[in-house]
Amino acid sequence: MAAKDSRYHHGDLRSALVDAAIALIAERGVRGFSLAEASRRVGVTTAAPYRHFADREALLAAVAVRGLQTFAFMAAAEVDAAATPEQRLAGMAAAYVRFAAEHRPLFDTLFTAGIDKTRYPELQRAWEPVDALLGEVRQICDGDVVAVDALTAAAEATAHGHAMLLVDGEYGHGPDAVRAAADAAARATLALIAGRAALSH
Amino acid sequence: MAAKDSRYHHGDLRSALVDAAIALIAERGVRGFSLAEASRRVGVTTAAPYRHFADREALLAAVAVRGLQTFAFMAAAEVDAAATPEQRLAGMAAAYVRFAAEHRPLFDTLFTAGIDKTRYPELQRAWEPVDALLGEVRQICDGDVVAVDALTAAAEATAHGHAMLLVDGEYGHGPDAVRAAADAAARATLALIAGRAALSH
DNA sequence: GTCTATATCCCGATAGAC
DNA sequence: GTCTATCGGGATATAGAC
Repeated sequence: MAAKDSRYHHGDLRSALVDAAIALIAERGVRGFSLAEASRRVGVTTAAPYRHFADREALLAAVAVRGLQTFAFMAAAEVDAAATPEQRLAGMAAAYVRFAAEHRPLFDTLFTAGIDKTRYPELQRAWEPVDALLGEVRQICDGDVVAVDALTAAAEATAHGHAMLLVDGEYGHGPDAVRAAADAAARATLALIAGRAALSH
Repeated sequence: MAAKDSRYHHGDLRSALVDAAIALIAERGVRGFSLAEASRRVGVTTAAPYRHFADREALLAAVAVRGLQTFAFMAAAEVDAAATPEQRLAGMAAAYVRFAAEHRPLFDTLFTAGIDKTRYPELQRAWEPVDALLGEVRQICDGDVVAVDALTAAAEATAHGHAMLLVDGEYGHGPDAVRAAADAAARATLALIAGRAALSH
């Protein structure tokens, strides 16, 4: 095992740049991110990234892909641990909120970086595992196709909204706030399921 | 009545800059906005804005205030037109979605511009009319204080989430998509109310 | 695959005149 | 309250050497 170093050594500039971008976004926000600064942190010149990314937005898209992978991993853990379809969907909502809190630069990049998704097929593909997990919803509304779409959208919307309220500070700060927001999102999801008759027709 | 002109004439540079900022954000997004370009569009030098705004962020904060005023107006119309507390809350959700669609630069500024709210008391005050309208929730959960907070948060989250899905393109584009998303938000709100027993404890 | 060097452009912000 | 002038800074992106 070679010794690790804060600088990159060779052969993986691409992922070193992604790491640096995430750290930079964590410190200065999406707007404070630049290819130039990320290059400096990794220890290469500002020209080097262009061998790996077409432009600044392409690096942000790579960060977004990592974000989706991270969320899919967290959500899958919740889904595996739950006993019923209802609890699995509620668990995904809770995971979504925790993801936003624990990986805020990724969350911000996904939703406030203004990436033009149509330019990045890999980014669209990165949603697939998430969509697969959302397939849970089918088992709740068995048969009713309209209901599936309505519940899926409502659950997504509710999870995202709670995440936003959390990072906005509406639940306060610290681990307790994260737990409270995650619980609230899970319960809201269960409330949607309980009241789902109002969603269709 | 003096003739109108696309340039500002004197005495209202502040609001002329706010208008220009909104147009600019509509065209280039929040990241593409700059004080310099807004100044050019209004026909003044780049030094002029500093008589009216401390810095770039202060102008964005003024845009955000206008956004909240606009939303409060739209929501109040829905609340006035509805017959029951449940319908009023659902109407606010629908208004929220329409606000996002019809005033996207304002919506973006409010939620993706990264304004540090603590710096702008006027921005905090601009939430008060919105919060007042949300007081509707109290009439739905009469007495139960915990339920009030839970339902308020869930309703806010759900409305915001649907607005996000809409501007994200998940409902498609055009007036039909806006209607579909607004209806979905209203129905999800009614579903939350129907299933609200799951929100507390 | 990375560096050197550079072209090109834009921005925020301030000092001081009018 | 606005303008002139300017400082100081930083960005993206490319060409060509190694």
